[in-house]
Amino acid sequence: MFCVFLIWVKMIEDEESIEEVKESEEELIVEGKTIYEAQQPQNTGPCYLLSVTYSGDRGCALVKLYDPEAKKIYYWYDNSGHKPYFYTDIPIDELRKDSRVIGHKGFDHFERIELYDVLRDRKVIMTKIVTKDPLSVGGARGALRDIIIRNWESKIRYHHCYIYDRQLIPGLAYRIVNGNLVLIKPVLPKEMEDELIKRVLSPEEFEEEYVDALIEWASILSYPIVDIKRIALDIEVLMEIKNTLPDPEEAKLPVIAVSAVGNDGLKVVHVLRRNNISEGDKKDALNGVEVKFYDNERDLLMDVFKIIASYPMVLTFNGDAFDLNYLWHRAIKLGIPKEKIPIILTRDSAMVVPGIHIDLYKFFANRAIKVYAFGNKYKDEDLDSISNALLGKGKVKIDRSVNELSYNELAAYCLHDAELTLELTTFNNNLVIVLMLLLARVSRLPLEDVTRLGVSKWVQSLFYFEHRRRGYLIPNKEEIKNVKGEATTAAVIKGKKYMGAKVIEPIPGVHFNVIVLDFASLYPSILKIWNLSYETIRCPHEECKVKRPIPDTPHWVCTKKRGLTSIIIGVLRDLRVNWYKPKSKDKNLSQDLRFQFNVVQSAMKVILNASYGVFGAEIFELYCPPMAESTTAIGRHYIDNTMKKAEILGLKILYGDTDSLFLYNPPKNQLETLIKWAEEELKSDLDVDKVYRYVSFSNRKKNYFGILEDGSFEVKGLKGKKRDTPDFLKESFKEVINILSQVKTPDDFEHAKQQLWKIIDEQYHMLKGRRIPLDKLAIRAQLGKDPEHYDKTTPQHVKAALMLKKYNVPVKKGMTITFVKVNKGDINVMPVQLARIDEIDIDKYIEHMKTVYEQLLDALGIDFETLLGKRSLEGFIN
DNA sequence: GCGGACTGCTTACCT
DNA sequence: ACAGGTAAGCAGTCCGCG
Repeated sequence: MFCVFLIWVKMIEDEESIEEVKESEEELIVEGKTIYEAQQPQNTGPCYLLSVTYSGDRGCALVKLYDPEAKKIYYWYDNSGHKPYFYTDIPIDELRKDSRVIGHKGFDHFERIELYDVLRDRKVIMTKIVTKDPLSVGGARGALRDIIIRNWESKIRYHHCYIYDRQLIPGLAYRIVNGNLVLIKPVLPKEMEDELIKRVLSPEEFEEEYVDALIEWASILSYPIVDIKRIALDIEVLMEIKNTLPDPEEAKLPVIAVSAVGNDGLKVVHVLRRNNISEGDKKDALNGVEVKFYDNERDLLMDVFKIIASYPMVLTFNGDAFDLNYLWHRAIKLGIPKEKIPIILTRDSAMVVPGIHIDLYKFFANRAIKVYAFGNKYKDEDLDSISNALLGKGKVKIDRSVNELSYNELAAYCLHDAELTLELTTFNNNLVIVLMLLLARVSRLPLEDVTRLGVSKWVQSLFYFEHRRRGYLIPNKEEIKNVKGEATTAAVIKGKKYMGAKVIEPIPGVHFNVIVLDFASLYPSILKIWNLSYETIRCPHEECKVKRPIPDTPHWVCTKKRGLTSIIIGVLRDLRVNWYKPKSKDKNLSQDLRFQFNVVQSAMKVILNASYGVFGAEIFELYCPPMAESTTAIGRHYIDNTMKKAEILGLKILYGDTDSLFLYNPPKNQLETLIKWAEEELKSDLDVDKVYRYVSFSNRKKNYFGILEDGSFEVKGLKGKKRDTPDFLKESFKEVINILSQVKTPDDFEHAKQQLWKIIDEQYHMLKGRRIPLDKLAIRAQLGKDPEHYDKTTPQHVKAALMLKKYNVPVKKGMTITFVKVNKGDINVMPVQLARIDEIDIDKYIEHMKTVYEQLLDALGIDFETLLGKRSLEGFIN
């Protein structure tokens, strides 16, 4: 049974009768693969749309549906004759004379289509060039879009095109009724609709279009969510060279173990028998686990393939680049026929048949997911770091290569990785799966795509969907640039395209009773209130130039038509701020329900936070610098005016960054007046975000710490918590913060200062006496590129990486290098593995200490040197 | 030829 | 392959020093 998500959405079903789905036992070849499970029934109950792909076999779209009753994947093929196409503005008559078009083997026919040109606010007649297959539009040599240069919408992948034209929403439930795909419509009960409108909208927003969009989005986001039967896989391969990941394309050496762990309880490890490998001690981890031994690798792989083919969802960690890739090439090498391998490799991913494959590495490495959904809890993107941060447990540590492990050790090791992989999707009530499904709904992308693509593609997909729904022609990137032009403001940072947010100079010192005000979702609010969108900024109407100029820019915005971005992002923002977020904290609701509201609001957060940025990103198809710079210009305008108003009210501003103001002990009245003013004048929600017992600023921006009312503390931007600070400093820094968090009144500070001094002094002497172990002195820094590609300078971590390379340790982009600073002739840096304690450059570490503590001490009015000077005798002796 | 002032590159953070 | 703004450390360069 599917789990009912938010109970108030009803699923309205059609009345038609449902025939029993016939089970088929025989093996079928579908899409060039032997399949055991997938069926193409004429009628089904509610099934969730997970994916759409292109069927090469039948030359049409193929929809993959998940039946939560049978826990199976069904295939549904397009039955409407939908075909690939693109547009040109060349009239049909003219095209008919072009033999390269008419004579093209993939050409099907022309259609004359009227569309709406959003950039020029007028109708436009286009020619639709319909082809027999997607490659004839683009991709193959001599494709039609390369012949007809003046083209539109030719770069949209066909399976996405199908979703947009049919207005399909991945993640919602459909039924197959007499061979047709029918949406089970989400419908809000009337009383819910009323509450929603009352709580989310202010009266002047009651324009029909906005209300409709609000209701529609609420129905989609609160639609029931399904739990999906799934299996996590992990493989171990015999290693040729120590520390080197075997090349999957070569697949030289055998697969020695494959584990599979399902959320249906299946736990199995397939192990290949080899010479001279001992059984090993029995492992507790293997209790209740089936360990199957094989003498023949081919048999092992065939059994693994049967498992892959029998699950609707397959999970891996880095399976696109490694596990599934290796399995495929290895199987081919062993002479297994292609149709028996339920894996399809594409340029940079691996798909499975008949289900879908999710590579968790790609999902968790997505910056937006990492930062906004998981609050930067994991720093590195490997299975060990992610599971440590999210599950509280890491990988099994092994001290030898997998080649040398006993069978029991190997099986336990391999099993554990698959268990972690599965658990990353099951922890917290299937949080991750729910998140993925919600993101698929919002972006309108197949689950396989939404988990592999970045935010710019999510937003692009959602916008394309909305263009198609409204009959808008999707403009080309060049065209937007020609009509709207470039940015006009000068960035503060060299090399950036336009001016961004404003940061207010902090007032150094310790401040008690501080209140932080911030604008709720500032940029999305601005997009909504100011009607910003790529098509409405610098619109073609003369009167708008005068009527609605954008402050501090030469731009203006349309007063005649609602912008797409304004409406979509506006509705999502309003729903998050006024509905999902408050509901997620509503103590009257059950914990379960609150949790579900919370997942929705965090999925929306991911999208909303990116919604402004993509318009300033060149890679985004609707790239529009004037729109992006208008957003930040209005943001600065808001902060400036709010500061002015606050000063008039006599409030003392201590600091502010982008959308926030830190106020010193503001009287309630004035605070309320300010909030009310923002609501009336700026049409924006200014909220009390935090109340600090005290905040401590140095003279540095983006750099402070504060103790909240409940005694918990927040540390922002301080060197002491950054990744490139050595552990010995991170640890003592934490101690110091802990001491400071005990401070309740200004008088408590004297005592705290004493303790603080003791810690710093002790550490100083430990350092001078070389009594701090090497690994605590190690500095970690990530390689932004492969070490050979640093041509401008050679930073220290790169020097260390190059030294490691000489010892045949593989170093490449993305890896974290651990090194220490030494004083050894010309050499001033070494990988921690190669250094000795007596080679350490103590003075450099004293400098580190100084920066870490100065950021704190500046605020307390203490000088680091003076602090150490109290024990200056020691200093002279050393 | 050397050291200080400067710029630029790089990483990690904040909003 | 979402944005810009800030801090810090080091590499490399320029310039003045009779």
